[in-house]
Amino acid sequence: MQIHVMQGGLESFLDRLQRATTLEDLYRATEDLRDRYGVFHVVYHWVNSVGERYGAGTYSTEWVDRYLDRDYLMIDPVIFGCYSRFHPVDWKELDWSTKASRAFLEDAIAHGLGNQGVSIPLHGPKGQFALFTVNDSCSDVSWDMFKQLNLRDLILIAHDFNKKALELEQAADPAPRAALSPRELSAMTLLAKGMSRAQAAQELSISEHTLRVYVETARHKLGALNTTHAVARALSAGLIVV
Amino acid sequence: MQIHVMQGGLESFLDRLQRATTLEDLYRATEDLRDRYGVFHVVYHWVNSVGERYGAGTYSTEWVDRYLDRDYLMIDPVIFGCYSRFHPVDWKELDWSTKASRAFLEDAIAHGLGNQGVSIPLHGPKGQFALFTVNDSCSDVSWDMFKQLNLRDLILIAHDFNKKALELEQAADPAPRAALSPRELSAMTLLAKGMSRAQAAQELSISEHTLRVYVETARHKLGALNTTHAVARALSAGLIVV
DNA sequence: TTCTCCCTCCCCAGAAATGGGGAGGGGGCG
DNA sequence: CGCCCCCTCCCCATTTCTGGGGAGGGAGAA
Repeated sequence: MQIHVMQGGLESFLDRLQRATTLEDLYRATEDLRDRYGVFHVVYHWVNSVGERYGAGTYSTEWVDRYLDRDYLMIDPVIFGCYSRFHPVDWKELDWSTKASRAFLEDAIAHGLGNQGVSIPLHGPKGQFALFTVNDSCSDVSWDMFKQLNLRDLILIAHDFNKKALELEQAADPAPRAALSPRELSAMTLLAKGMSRAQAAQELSISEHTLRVYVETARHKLGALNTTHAVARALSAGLIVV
Repeated sequence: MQIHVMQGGLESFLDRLQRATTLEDLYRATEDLRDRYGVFHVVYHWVNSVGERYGAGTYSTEWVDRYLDRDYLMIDPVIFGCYSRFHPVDWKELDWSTKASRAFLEDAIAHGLGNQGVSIPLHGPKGQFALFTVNDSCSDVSWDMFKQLNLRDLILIAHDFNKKALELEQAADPAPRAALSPRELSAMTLLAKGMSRAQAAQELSISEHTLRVYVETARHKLGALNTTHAVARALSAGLIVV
């Protein structure tokens, strides 16, 4: 039974990750990790704050293309299962009961993936979502031991991957929009909580006309096209909590 | 120069944290950590998926009451500064330029807080937000060394605190609502992105009447009072990304 | 075979939202 | 002192949303 632990220091790896400046650097880092741990695959996959998807990992180009062509994103239990979780998820914990998901898994293994996998979900402050995945082919006993030895380091590595990805996203972002005033935030929050404009005005002890001014000003600051859009943007930007 | 590292094993602490079943247990764990690290305060503060706020930490009841009475939540740079970040934040990195924030800090120190602090933001899958904070009183040199020695373990500890808090929340939650159908999700997504109903219908190649059915059905499934509320709930539940 | 859910489409009347416009007072910063 | 932003309030006409209701076909699972 061969047990994999990281060759070389966590420290030196994280130092180099910190110096990454491009998506290519993140890709190189996943290759480095795959080699250091001696596993089949390491993948960092993320969705930024406007829903754009990115991947940096060691899956073959053939498999990535096939995944996209067949719209496996709509089937993959790893995506949906992890999206609603916070802590690392072993692939065995996921729901593989549908025919489509089992066919998907068979197809994945036929294209170079291993039978074991663990994915670490990462949620960003503005709705970003990322998955850091390690995939290998070995027995259950080996896999359990691998996780026990390495999972904490992998959480820290995933954390730093995500930090770096958010930095890269922020570097590419346009200048942030004007902040909302407290009353504008309150107006957005009350509408997000389901109040009508009349109810929100009453709650704030102001007239509906006044509330309307706050809603309209907030909407313009957020660059939104209508009130629903404004609320959606405020939530996504982490400006309000519903 | 006294350097603090954790007394006793990280492993045994995390094992005990895993067995926590109440908020009181989380509180006890923060006391345990404060003593093990030999710092002034350890606090875990979180906002669940419906905006309810909870705290488990070693601040004095007097300070907590004062914080709430004076509505310091609206001033505290730690809250706003960390809410939009992903990685741990030293309090010195925050914006203390306003008179109110400086007065707040003086008041905090006068009520038992130390001059040094680091907060680890944690974002959950359904809009939950938590802060894991360590606070102490020492020189900058000591504090930098403390962080260098302990920050990775603190990230893992914060992670497990958050996992436990989310478990406690989920245990208290009512049964999840019915899932939205693909078309309902598409309707919600397009409205969240700012399209009018007419535009969304055109985008999906269906009539406005049909889109209306999806919007209304989704709204009922989400238990929302109007369309804006439905979109807000879908976003908060992590069902859609804008 | 039956049942359930999804997808598709239509109706009317009343209420609410939207797109513009107008206005004044107070506080804080340069 | 002047400027900017926040908070407060009002107007009209048009468009959109909402609260109910109706209907039928297809696919998949039990």
